[in-house]
Amino acid sequence: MDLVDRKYRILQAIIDDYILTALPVGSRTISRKYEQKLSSATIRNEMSDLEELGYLDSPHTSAGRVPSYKAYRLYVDQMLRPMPLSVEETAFIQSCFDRRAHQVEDLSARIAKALSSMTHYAAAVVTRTPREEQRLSHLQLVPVSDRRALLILVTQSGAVRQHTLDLDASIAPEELYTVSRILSARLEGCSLSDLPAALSSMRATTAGGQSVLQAMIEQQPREDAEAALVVGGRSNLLNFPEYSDVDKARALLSVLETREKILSLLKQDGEMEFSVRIGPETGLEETRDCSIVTASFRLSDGRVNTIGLIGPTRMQYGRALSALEEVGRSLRELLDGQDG
Amino acid sequence: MDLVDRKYRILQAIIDDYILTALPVGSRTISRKYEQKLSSATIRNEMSDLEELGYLDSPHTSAGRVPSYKAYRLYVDQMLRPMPLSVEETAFIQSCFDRRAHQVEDLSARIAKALSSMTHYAAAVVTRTPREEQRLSHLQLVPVSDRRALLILVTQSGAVRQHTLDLDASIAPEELYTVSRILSARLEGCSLSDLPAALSSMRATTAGGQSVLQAMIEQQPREDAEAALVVGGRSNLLNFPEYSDVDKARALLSVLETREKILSLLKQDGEMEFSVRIGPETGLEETRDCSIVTASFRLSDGRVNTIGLIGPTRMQYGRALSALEEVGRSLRELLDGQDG
DNA sequence: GTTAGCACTCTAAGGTGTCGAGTGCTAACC
DNA sequence: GGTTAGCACTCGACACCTTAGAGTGCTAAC
Repeated sequence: MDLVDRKYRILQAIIDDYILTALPVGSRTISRKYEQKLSSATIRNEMSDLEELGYLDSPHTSAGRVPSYKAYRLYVDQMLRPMPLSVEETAFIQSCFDRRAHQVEDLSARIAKALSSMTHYAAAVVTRTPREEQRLSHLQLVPVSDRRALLILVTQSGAVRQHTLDLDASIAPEELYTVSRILSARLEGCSLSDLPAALSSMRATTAGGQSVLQAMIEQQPREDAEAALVVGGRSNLLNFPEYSDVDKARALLSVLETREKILSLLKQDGEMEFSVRIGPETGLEETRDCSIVTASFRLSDGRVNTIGLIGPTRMQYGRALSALEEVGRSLRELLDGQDG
Repeated sequence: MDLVDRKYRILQAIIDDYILTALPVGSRTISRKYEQKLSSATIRNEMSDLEELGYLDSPHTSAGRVPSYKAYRLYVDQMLRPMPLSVEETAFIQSCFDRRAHQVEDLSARIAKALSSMTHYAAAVVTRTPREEQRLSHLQLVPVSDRRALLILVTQSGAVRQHTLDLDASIAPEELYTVSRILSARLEGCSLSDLPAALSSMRATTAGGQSVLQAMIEQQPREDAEAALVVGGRSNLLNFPEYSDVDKARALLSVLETREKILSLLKQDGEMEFSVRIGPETGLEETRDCSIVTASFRLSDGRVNTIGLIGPTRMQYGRALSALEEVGRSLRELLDGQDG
């Protein structure tokens, strides 16, 4: 249908323009900039229809119109045109994977910084490794006090996890080392998710040893606590006119300072690599006028990197997705190339 | 001198009032609220003097007056009255040291959160352990690829450090384990600062072993990279009228997202436990209208915790210092009580 | 179906007037 | 001589009005 096609084009033009300017879009603007064959009056009729269909909102009588959440959804699902990065932008992203910078700063922090400074949104990087993907290479118990020990787990991919154990019985340092050695030898190659089961089937000969076993089974840290989180570019968000209202800005920034909230925002539902969540879809009241574009990359060492860009619903979705894609590409290159 | 004393009192009243209200203070306000025996005209004369002496600025002719940086300095050095916390506040701080919360979130993060939510300033916590304070308990090399290894250092106090080593020569996993065991036995009890010297005096029998020694000597991470940093309550700052200007807010928040800048802000000069830096004294252009109150606590395990509160120069210095003191007290209690 | 024209609405921006808070100065007071 | 009352003056905040501009919806003509 030709008419439907035209409505689409007009809606797309409105969204494009609004994303660019943040100003309500009027019929005249569309007629001049996007659909020169049609008069503003015609556009007005179409816009009126689109408003009735729920794609547009008007802030008040004589302002232009603003895309609704439903419009953004349609835009992302059907109207998104690929937005390849420029050569400079690609190079900029790749430069943060340069191995020479490796020592100074964490890779995740560099990714967050690069993405946020390129897109002007806030960027968050979460690194999780599912326990079943982590095989134990070595284990070590370090005495802290007579009823506390530090448990250090080193996985075969080189990740280190540590947490303290509170013990029921006291245990001498020498004995702790012995237990440590035995456990290390017996559990090598065991995945962290199988650890409790493996431990349950073991019996210790001393009270101290038994209390270590017990503590290791019972005192596992929460999975969430194991996720590494880095956020960058929060202050970028203050550039957007939607946050020139200090209260709104504070509400959003406060979310972006709360670890649990950020983790919940970046939670991926299915197995999708990319996801775009718009406004209410973000799941938090405070972010109902934000959008979040996330990408999850499963790396060869089992690690899952979830990278999110957070900005106003009026987001340059195409650019954001392209930037994430490029980061994913570089990430895989770096990590799959490194251990051959 | 009585006159001088009166000038002091008036200046103090002005600063107190300005800290409370953020509004330029007029002579009438002082006469009514603080010095009821004196008329506003007298106060005006004194204020005029104080302005000439550089303690006050007037934003424009008919506004009240505002304390200058010099005034705050005097205020902090000589006029500060102790500001004990309320029972609730003390309890609130202590509650974040509760061991039950221990697993969910890092202690530093909890301190930062508690301090910032109590004072409404931004709080930063830096944890450093001087290398000379850290004695090696155990060392482990984990193969990553044939020319890369992960070095894990566990200190006697239970801290874990890790970084990757790039090796000149390739080395087989079995050999790496052997080297690892030998080094671990030989270096036990050695302080991390003595490590390079100790390593230099050693000789390996294989090329692989030698390259490990070499890499361990040469590829030490920077001290700054070893500092743990947590920041909380950034969004609090948006509540202050001095940051209702979005540009100012952005500039400050951007500083508070840059690790190196925060570390430089919290750098303590001498051996002082507490320090107050006002405006230009903070050392950064971006924070010339901020103040930073820091406290450094040296814990029994050698760790140094530096805790900073960042807010407008119009800061409640007394309260900030009391809060830091209380945190220090709780901190020492927790850590010195824990390993007896 | 498309368009021109028109009346209407609403915001943003600029201008004006008033109020209140504050200052500096002077002259009088104790 | 320090203190105070009084007065003229300044400046920002606020309310109010006006105007210009952009946008809409409706109607009638093409």
